[in-house]
Amino acid sequence: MEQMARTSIQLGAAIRRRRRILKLSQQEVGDRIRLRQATISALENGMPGTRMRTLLDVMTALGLEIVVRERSMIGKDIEEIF
Amino acid sequence: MEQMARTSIQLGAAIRRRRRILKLSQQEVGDRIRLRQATISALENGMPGTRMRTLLDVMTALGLEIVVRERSMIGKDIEEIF
DNA sequence: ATCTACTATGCGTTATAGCGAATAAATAGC
DNA sequence: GCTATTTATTCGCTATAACGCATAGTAGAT
Repeated sequence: MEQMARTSIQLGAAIRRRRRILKLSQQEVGDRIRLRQATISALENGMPGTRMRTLLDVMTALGLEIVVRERSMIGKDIEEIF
Repeated sequence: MEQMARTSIQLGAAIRRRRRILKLSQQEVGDRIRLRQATISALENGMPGTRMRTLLDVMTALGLEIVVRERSMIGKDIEEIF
């Protein structure tokens, strides 16, 4: 499943969804990469000041990666327009 | 063109490529979003402490967006393995 | 070689993420 | 309901991004 994200809120939501799919707690994710549960919480809630390192470390822990693409796409689905 | 990025270095490189395509200077990008040229420089050079807000603001200024996806893919090209 | 434009780096300051530790609040199971 | 787990939030502290400002490279063009 691919998740578009233009804001830190959307980014956090995508991460939370993935974590839930993997049935991990914020604490468990944090333990793996030496970040506090509170830090994972902040990231998932879209704190925009979160550092890139934190974002990328969590994504790695969750088996996620980023794709950078141009914004032009109108999505595969007509739904996305509305 | 889609650019996979798992590290801040790759993220910075993708941004720099895009900026060059648009023929903008770091200064011009910075002016649009009230960030210093030095800050754009740091981002493009992959400073991992760069804040998410900075990353996303620059991406917006460059007409880019992020897609979050699972890491499983073995790429469309056999090349990517090596 | 010089001029121009751009990018990288330095310094002192300010703002804030992440820290440990704890606790409060919310959610899930029974 | 109650209990256990999970998540959100607070405090004081430390580390560091981003700031303004400046300057030192670096690359290109003539």
